[in-house]
Amino acid sequence: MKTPKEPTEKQRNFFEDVHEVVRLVPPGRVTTYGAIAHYLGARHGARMVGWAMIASNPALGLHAVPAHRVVNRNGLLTGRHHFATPTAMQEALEEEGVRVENDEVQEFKRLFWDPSIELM
DNA sequence: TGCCTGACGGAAC
DNA sequence: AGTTCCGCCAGGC
Repeated sequence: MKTPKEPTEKQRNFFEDVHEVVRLVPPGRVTTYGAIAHYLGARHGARMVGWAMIASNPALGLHAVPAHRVVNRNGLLTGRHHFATPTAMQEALEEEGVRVENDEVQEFKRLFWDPSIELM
């Protein structure tokens, strides 16, 4: 039995850390996978942050995680296909006043919320 | 068992 | 300044 379907404790902690940070992102603001990774110590790639996000999605009980506020470093909605509908992410953002055009957050630089700065 | 891919990012060219 | 390559680590086939 070496195939743990359940995440290891270490991974679970990682998930929770990521989710916790995402929950702290204020409405109308956005952050990035890399920023979160950096805030948590950058020990793992930003890719792992995205991976952690997937782990939050399905549970759905965890909907408290505003995943739509996390985009990639270019302000692109790279994770939109993981939402219920391809447009759900953009709609959620626009509902908070974030303008999105062509899958790209407008004024991304101004709306960017960096946990390692805001949360210190 | 091994190769490819991926909610990424930064360095190299 | 735009494009390509490589590293990160886990999962799928």
